[in-house]
Amino acid sequence: MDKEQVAEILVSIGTLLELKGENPFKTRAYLNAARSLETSNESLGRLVAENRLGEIKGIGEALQKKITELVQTGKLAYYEELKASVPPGLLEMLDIPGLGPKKIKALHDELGIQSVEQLELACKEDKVAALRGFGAKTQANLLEGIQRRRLYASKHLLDDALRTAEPLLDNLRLHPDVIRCSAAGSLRRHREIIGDIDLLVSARNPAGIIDYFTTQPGVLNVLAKGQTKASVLLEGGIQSDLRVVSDREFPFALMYFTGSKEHNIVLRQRAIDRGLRLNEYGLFRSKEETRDPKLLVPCRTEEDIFRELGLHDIPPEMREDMGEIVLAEKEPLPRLVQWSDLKGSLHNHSTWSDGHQTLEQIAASMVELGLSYWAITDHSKSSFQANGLDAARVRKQIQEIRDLNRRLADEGARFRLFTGSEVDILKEGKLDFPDDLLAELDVVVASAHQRLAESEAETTKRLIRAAENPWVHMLGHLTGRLLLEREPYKVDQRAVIDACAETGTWIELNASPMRFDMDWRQWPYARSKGVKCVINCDAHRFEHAGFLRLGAGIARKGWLTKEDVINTLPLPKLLQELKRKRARVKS
DNA sequence: GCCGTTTTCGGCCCGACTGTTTTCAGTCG
Repeated sequence: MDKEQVAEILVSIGTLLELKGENPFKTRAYLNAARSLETSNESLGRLVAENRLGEIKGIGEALQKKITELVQTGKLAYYEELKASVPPGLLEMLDIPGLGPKKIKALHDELGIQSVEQLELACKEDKVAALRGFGAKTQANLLEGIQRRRLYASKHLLDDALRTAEPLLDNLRLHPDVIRCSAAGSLRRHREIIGDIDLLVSARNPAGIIDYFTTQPGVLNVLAKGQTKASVLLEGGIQSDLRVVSDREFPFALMYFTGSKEHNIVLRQRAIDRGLRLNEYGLFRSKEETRDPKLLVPCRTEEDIFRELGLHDIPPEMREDMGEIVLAEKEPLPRLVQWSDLKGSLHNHSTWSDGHQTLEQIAASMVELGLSYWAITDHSKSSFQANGLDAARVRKQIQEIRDLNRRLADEGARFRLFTGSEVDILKEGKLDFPDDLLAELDVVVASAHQRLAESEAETTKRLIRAAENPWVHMLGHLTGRLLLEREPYKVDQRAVIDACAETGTWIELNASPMRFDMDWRQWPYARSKGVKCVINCDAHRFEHAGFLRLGAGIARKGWLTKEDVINTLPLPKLLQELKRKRARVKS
């Protein structure tokens, strides 16, 4: 059992203890131990073998024993007993906003509630409102939370859908009868939220492919199975639909099933205007709906179809009927940013606040990934929950990063770790650090984490004031949304974009798959105002560097080119850009 | 459950907000 797995079990013990109403400090001790274990540089196997676990801060006698048992036997009796003593439905209830361990315990103790379903029923029967510490409002909020959860249940984050789809696609490609193969639908368009995974294949023997698909690993349930299409339910609750067509039909079907529906409607109308007929089977020289191959306009690729309709090629990410068709009439569309254009991320965390890796570990992995730079922008002091840094710790971190950069340079690495801060935007737009401290940092991201329920006018004013600060390079996650979890806070995004244009402030495209914030729909406007985008990982673990790829996909939906994205710049150019706003205000 | 020139008990991360209360508990970031 490796460090990550052990840490995961410690965290889950912490959660279970919370639900049992244990001493909160004991609970926290488990979470602390999980964190410090993850961040230690030493191999877990060796620490156990040499009986040195206790040297890690946060691991005492009791935890040393438990971790040793886990590593040596792969199991922990204490954990198994604990799990058995807590109904699994209680853990699920933690997902409902407004419900924490105390309230869940009260519901369980007073009303015998053990699951979300039982809670919903109790709310409807008006039993919850009568409980001490609860009330009508709480009951209504819980009910709403449960219903929203259900609404979201059939929706999935892009990241989850991609990770589920990729092995399926790989396996389909390996099948000898498969000629061409692609994801379609919202997944291919790189939408932030995915309903189901649409796959398209052209093949010689459709029936064989359908059988092969419905017996793939990860298929829980076959929902439908016919000659040319099948639907399955996959592990993780995502549904996937496969369509099998002939290779001649492939580009037409790919275009049709990629959508969006609105985009397709405009294309079909365009075909009709030209005396043609477009559907999932082909583009036909006909005024009526037909599938007659004699009338087919031969097209080998989607690009061919676009050309027949008098259009330049439109990348899937742009097919949202947001004006892309008008644009593609005149000239080739701009070359959109690609994830391989990105040279680093300017908003990330380390163990100094709530990240999971040390500065050394982060630098080493980013060098290995071949990135040119990486900013450490840990939280500022008001983000207590995230172990935010005060001024003294910031200055200490600056020193440490400078030393680390010197060592890296000595080793010949062409890489730079930037100093920085994700500084909290406080009441009325005041920042959590004074200007003189911000001025010492390479990179300053200003983000709102508090007072998120303020009025639209208040929040807008706050963000604008933050943008006006000469030392702030960019605004982080503009609306604070958590996809499928939390609505964005109310803010006039256009007004904030205007202020950023005015002050030369960049706006982040937070590439965390839970955020993708600022929303891609706003980027064409920002771009028209000359506001630059920064695609940031907001990494809390080094594997989050992979978010760059997702972020680039979302940026493409916002029509952004390489030139619009600051972190496509090589290091020397980026250094110049980091000085630009500051110089402008000083002069 | 951890930690300690406050060494074997008594602390341990703060503050805003919400909805419940009638002075505060629970949740969240």
